[in-house]
Amino acid sequence: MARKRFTDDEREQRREDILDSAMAVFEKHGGLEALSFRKLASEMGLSYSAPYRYFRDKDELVNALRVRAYRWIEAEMRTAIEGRKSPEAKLEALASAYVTSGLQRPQRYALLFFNLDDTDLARHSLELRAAKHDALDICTQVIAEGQQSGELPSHLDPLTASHLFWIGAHGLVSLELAGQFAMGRDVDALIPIVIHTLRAGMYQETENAHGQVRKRVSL
Amino acid sequence: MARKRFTDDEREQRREDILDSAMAVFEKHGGLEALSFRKLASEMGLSYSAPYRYFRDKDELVNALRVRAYRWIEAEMRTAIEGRKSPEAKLEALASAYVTSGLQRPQRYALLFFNLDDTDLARHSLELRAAKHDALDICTQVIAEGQQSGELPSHLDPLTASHLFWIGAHGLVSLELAGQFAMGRDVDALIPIVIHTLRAGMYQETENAHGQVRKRVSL
DNA sequence: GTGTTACGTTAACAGCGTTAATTTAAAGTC
DNA sequence: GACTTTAAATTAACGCTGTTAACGTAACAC
Repeated sequence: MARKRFTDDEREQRREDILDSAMAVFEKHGGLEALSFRKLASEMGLSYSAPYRYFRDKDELVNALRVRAYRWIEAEMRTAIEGRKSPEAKLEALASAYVTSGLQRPQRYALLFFNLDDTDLARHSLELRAAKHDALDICTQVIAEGQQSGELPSHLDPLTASHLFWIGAHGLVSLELAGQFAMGRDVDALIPIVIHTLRAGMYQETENAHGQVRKRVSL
Repeated sequence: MARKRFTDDEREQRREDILDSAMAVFEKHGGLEALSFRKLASEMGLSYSAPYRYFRDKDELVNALRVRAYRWIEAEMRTAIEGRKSPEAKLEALASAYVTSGLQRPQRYALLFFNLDDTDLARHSLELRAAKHDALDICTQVIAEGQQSGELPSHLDPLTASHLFWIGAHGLVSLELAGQFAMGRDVDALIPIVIHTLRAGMYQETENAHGQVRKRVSL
């Protein structure tokens, strides 16, 4: 059949449907290899090359899934800080939300950092970069506001500090998901330790560490 | 042809040759998908199914590659602490060696944490577990010795402390390799900050962080 | 010599991503 | 209404992959 002439909304809806289905398949059977255009199409009652009308190739579809995953984690973090007052409470809520989100949705989280077969970051689309930035920017903003109000120390610029937070949170989630703590380690017990370590890092002079530390403010 | 009856050493050597070739191919063109049995075999002048006489399937070969990668990073860390006296100097050398190793050999490092398509950790062979443990154990040992001599604080058990170090080091390498800092961030500047943050975490009481912290000593 | 064993090859199957050619039904134009 | 245009969807086909089964063949054990 050939239904022809979708309205723009309908076409967008089809695209979303494909993405929904793709995310479901991907999260059910982990791994990008299990996510095939052919299986996807047949699951939606379409022919095996139908998705190519909506995504140039598999990379583009995966890229769109990554954008979704970032938007999801961004949303999780935003709701986590709702109602919190102090910057410290917000940061703790952010870290906790990030970690628990990642642990509860392993496949979706892994999508963001694992399976990065593309050696070329060129295809990291602008959309993906924006989504990534928006998620991290929540943390950067909280730190910047905390520093301006004097509630947080400011010997690290906000971007560096948020990177530090990200390193800790992602390191914890990533190692757990990779099965590195599988041998009896209680991951929940590590969360407060990491959070506290990060806080300790923010509250100490960094020049003691390695002589001198260059700072950057750019994004 | 059929040369038959390799000695055990010869057979082992063939296996090693295949692994050498596989690692070379993998590190040249990144990604596990680029590493195919067929291409591998033809590169070695063998027929396309010859590798199956030495590896049950692709997963087993990749697993062997992972073991190699762990042994490599373990060796890098061991040479890094040679000659260092104080536990602090050793820890700093360990963290630095881990990070720079990962950054200099992205594919090999990614092999350990990315591309983990196996949802089942069951196939994480005992050999892989052992290799992983041996690498991390360097750090655990250094911390344990430092605590026994009183040169390092001991409010965290050695395993937890080494996990903390690993989280920081891996978080940094992992995010950089995933291209998260690509937009102008100077990663080298982050290394001492992370190291210092980790040290700060070790030197502070953890009960302030989240009420109470459970500790574990198991491996 | 005979039989067994292990190395290696070829044939074959199913699945994949991808492209090109083709159908088919709706919309636009006169 | 008749005609062309356009886009959704399908089918055929190519080359690649992992994997298994059947087969050949040389070296060893007896």
